[in-house]
Amino acid sequence: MTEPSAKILVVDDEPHIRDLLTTSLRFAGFDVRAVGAGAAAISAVLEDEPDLILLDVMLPDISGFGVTKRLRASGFTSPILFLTAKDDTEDKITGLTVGGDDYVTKPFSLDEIIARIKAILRRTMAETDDATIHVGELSMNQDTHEVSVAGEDIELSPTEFKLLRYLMLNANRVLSKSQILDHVWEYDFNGDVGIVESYISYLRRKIDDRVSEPMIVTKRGFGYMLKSPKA
Amino acid sequence: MTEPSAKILVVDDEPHIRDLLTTSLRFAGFDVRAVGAGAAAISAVLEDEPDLILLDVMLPDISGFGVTKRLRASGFTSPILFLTAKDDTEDKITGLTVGGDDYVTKPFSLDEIIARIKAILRRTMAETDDATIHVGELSMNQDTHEVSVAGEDIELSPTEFKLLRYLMLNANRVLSKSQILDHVWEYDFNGDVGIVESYISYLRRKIDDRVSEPMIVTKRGFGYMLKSPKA
DNA sequence: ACTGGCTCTCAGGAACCGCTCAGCGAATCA
DNA sequence: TGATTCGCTGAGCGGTTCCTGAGAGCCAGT
Repeated sequence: MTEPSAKILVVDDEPHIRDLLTTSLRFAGFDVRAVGAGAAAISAVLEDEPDLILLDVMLPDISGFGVTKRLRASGFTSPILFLTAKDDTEDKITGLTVGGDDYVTKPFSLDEIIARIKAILRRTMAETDDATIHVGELSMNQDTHEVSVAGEDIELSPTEFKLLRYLMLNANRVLSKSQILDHVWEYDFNGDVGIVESYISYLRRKIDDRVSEPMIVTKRGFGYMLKSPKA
Repeated sequence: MTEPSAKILVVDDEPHIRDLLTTSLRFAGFDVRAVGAGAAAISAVLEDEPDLILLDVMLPDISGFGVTKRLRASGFTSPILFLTAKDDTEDKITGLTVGGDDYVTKPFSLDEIIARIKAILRRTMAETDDATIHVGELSMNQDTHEVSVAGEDIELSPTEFKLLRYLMLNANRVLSKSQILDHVWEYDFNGDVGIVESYISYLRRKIDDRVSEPMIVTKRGFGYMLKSPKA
């Protein structure tokens, strides 16, 4: 795990989103503090000096830009991960991602947020820790997005990639379909869990066909599990 | 990295630009101090003895030229990188670049500033560190701006050069289009990310056609990556 | 003024992807 | 064993993303 106890400040005015983020990040092992407005964010930063800020640009009082300016002006250097609406014109976003910063568009998937946070922290806090995850004969490099099975590279679509990453990070643990849906798909997706079945099917075609014993196993009535042979 | 902890003094009166520069340079590994006026710059230099000054010529109190004169008169010899408006007359600018000095016109691209700073420091602080970057069969000399693919020299336009440099410095890492836009294009560019696609297309024509396996790969839904064969 | 190179925009088309659905098969239960 | 539920996967539609050629506007050099 990358910096298991990095301090993160979550800034979003929608209580629902804020809770979603707070809970997920705490579960992922981060030390999380959350506030709902720009002014509160500024004082929280000065008090707490977080390692990263997850900052919504649409805030009721001061905008995310304003918050950033003030913080940077007062010498705060930790990276910021911005949350922006998808229909915000690109040019508003341009100029934001200075240094280690990055942004994610709403609606996002929780897994995506966590992956991005880890990617930033990996670079910021000069961690030797590699960007590659291994599970059995599977390996996935999160920087290059290269995935290989038994030494052979395979091509994955974006959704396939995100799903597999979630499975790998939770290998040897049964995950329900709705759990998968909640983590991998955007939080406002309101379709059927059947789509998880479809994507599991796609992954099986690309992975299990190249390996002696199937790695993706179905736990009927519960969900799926990515099994690393003989842990 | 060139001189990971060279001391740089940023002098600009616009807080936004100052923050942009400070953050980017800190992230690039420099030891940065920033001030907003000419008088403050002079006292900061006397206190701190920076290895390089990034100096806006348009300042509210003393002009960049005035600052330079006084500093040089008092025996300060570190190089100065001037920031000038594009419409400043040529003769003003030509007088600037004496000694190790150089200038960049506003609006600039962040990547460009960092490259220039590194180029100056490379000369000033007798660095053994070479100005040539290699990625697979690609090589780029940052001093001469010569680029070759598989031993054959190729001609690149300024923008193509900057884009390729950014890709090479971040080889084997997926870069999103907006990330590329933020680093390679000028900070006030507010066009579409489509232009990145266009320039990627130009580079492909010049690079991938001369090499056995394509080096610029599209990661659909994420961005682009320059891949060095057999990492 | 003319020319050529460069940046940037735009639009057509192609490839790809996400998602749904339906039919079939497998597991489960009475 | 038969009925029912659950899971798998092929087919396909509609939308998105990406690529590239064409060209307008701009600037520099001649």
